[in-house]
Amino acid sequence: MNLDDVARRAKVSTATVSRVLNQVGAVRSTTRARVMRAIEELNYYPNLNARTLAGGTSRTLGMIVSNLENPFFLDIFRTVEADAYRRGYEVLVAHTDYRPARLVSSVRVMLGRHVAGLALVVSEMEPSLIRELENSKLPVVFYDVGTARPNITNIKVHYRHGMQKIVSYLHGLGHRRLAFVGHHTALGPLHERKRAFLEVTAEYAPGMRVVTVANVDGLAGGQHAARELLTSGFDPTAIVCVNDIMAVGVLRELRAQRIAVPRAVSVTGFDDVALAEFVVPALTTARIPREEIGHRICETLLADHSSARERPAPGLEVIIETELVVRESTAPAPARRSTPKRFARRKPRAR
Amino acid sequence: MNLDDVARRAKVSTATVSRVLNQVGAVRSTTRARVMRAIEELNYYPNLNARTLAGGTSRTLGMIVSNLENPFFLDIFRTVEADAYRRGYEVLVAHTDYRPARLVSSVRVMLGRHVAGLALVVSEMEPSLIRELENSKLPVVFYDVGTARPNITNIKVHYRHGMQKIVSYLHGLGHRRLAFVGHHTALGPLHERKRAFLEVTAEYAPGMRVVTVANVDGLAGGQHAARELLTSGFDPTAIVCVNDIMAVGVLRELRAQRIAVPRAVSVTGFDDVALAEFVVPALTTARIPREEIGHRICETLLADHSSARERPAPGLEVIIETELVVRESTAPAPARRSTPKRFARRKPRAR
DNA sequence: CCACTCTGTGTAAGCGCTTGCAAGATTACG
DNA sequence: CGTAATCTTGCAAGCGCTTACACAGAGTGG
Repeated sequence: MNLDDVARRAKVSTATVSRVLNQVGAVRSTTRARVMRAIEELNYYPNLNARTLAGGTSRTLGMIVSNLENPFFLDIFRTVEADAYRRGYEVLVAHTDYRPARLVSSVRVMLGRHVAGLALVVSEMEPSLIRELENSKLPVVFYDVGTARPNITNIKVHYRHGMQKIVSYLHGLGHRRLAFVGHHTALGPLHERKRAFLEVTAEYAPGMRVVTVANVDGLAGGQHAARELLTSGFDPTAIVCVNDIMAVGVLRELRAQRIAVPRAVSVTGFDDVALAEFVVPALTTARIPREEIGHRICETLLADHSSARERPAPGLEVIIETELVVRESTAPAPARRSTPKRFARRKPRAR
Repeated sequence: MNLDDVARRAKVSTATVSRVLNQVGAVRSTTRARVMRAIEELNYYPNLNARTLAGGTSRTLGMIVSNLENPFFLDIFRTVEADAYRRGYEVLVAHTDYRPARLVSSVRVMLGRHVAGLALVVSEMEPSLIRELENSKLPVVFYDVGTARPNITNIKVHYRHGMQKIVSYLHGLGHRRLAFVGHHTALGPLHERKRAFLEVTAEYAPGMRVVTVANVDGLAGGQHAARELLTSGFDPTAIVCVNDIMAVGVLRELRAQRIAVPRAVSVTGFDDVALAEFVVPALTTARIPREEIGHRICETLLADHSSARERPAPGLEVIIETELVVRESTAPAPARRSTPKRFARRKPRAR
């Protein structure tokens, strides 16, 4: 079942059927009706591969994500998908599991499918890829990584401002001894957050004492970091975490050790994933507006597709601001205790 | 940049390049090496649309989901994606937002892209679609909806057993007054769960008193249902929820009203989404093994792709069993109180 | 040493669709 | 009513790839 069948049934040429399907060119209304009826009767739908091959473009956006498990990326994907759908586009996702090799092969697949635009929402990156994408002339959006280029737009979060919001909020609550729980990476957004934290505490809140714990990722990493902190003797009044997941891990360990949050120690996250709201105590965090990011991605990728041709699109850079969301995991710093070596502990309650 | 360019550079014909790329037919090893080098040097990658058009099949699986926001569906998708990737397939997702119209159009898109197999993990369904898919001869898997057909495999969860596990567990704890919080739908898996609950309580635990609250979906629905229960005068000792999300809503309302869970009332969910573990108190629930479902989907879709041709695959039906996961939201039923009209309340603690 | 079977490679016909070009049909206008 | 301008439609050439078929050269056995 193909265009030919439809054309034969409607007694026109395939060219005419194509024009009806794509609503281009001029077709007499009676002819159009005849064609539409034939399509209807035959229950015809077009072969999209053939269409893309012949036409050169597909109404498809590509999106590559490090990890769909991460609700953060998922939220972005959902927004992009919804926006794209509204404009008649579908979106092809691939996830890389943080492996550069998969990134490269995914990009190849996307290019091989001739997507109309490509969003890379990943934390790993290969420099050679950027060159390849630049040469492809395809509209590309990077989130949080890479550099702007003629056809590449860059979306960045203002981590500095975000950390500033968190730190100045904690400072206002009287906290003077902060711990930072982060990663070991010397690159990427996670490292940027750490640097932002250190800069902010140094410049805006010079009276603060600061310690950082570097760790593996995820919830377990947070737990581990908390344990490490508890035995370090630093005794912070607040623990600033590089993201929400780590913060939940910290919360968990603190709970296991019967250390009251936020009475004895405050905890903050970063991102504001859904979990942040449900965990107990609900997490104070800096919200990155995922929806806005998704909208911007779709907007950028689809922007010129109608009036195409000469948009030079000067290496655009989009800056996204975060929003401090105060919940239950933060409170005024406890008064200085006689034994600064120990966290205040709730008395172990019977179970 | 296409096959021709590679062929010219390697001084062979396009046919030979194609054979090297697809590892079919016989190619002399020296020729192969020359072709590979040309591919390398030109940084060539194939046009997948052309390949699919010419070859008839694509190494792509399609998956249509009602709502990727639902972590349950997402888990299935992730497993399918991972399995598919391991076998050299990519997967195209679409989500329908529970709208039948989007389902139909998504199926069209998948067929139009000539996917090698299609998984429908949706709760809405159009009877006409089943016929269409049946005619397409494409390997199809339905999850939790639809009927088995020659080319259509059906994966079903044994809700009856699941509910039986929950009810008999609660019965063993001494609970005799159960409330069920569910939906209004008269169809689909959610309705099946409700029916299973009613049948189980009637047959296996005849001494129980039962009330059902039908509601809208989601967390808010659960909260609303709990409020309704609190004013109904039924005073259950345990609340069985149709899924985890609703259960979390119930938990939330109970907490707001300072009703102790599980001391005064036990709560159970269904599904075991990630949230169930993090909520306080952690939710007792019947776990549907998402990974297993994902594996089965991939396995089914890719099964015959090598030895294809004559698999009649008699309308297969796959039954998945649930597993009771006991956490903190359930406990022995409280002793009968003098004023059965009221839930036991914790005394409001100071904040 | 010849008929025959493999093995390796090229030729060319599509796969289903879009689109530039040109011809035929229709309309406008003097 | 004739001619030019405009609207409709069809023809046919691809898009980049796969694959049946043909065929040349290399083994093989008798």
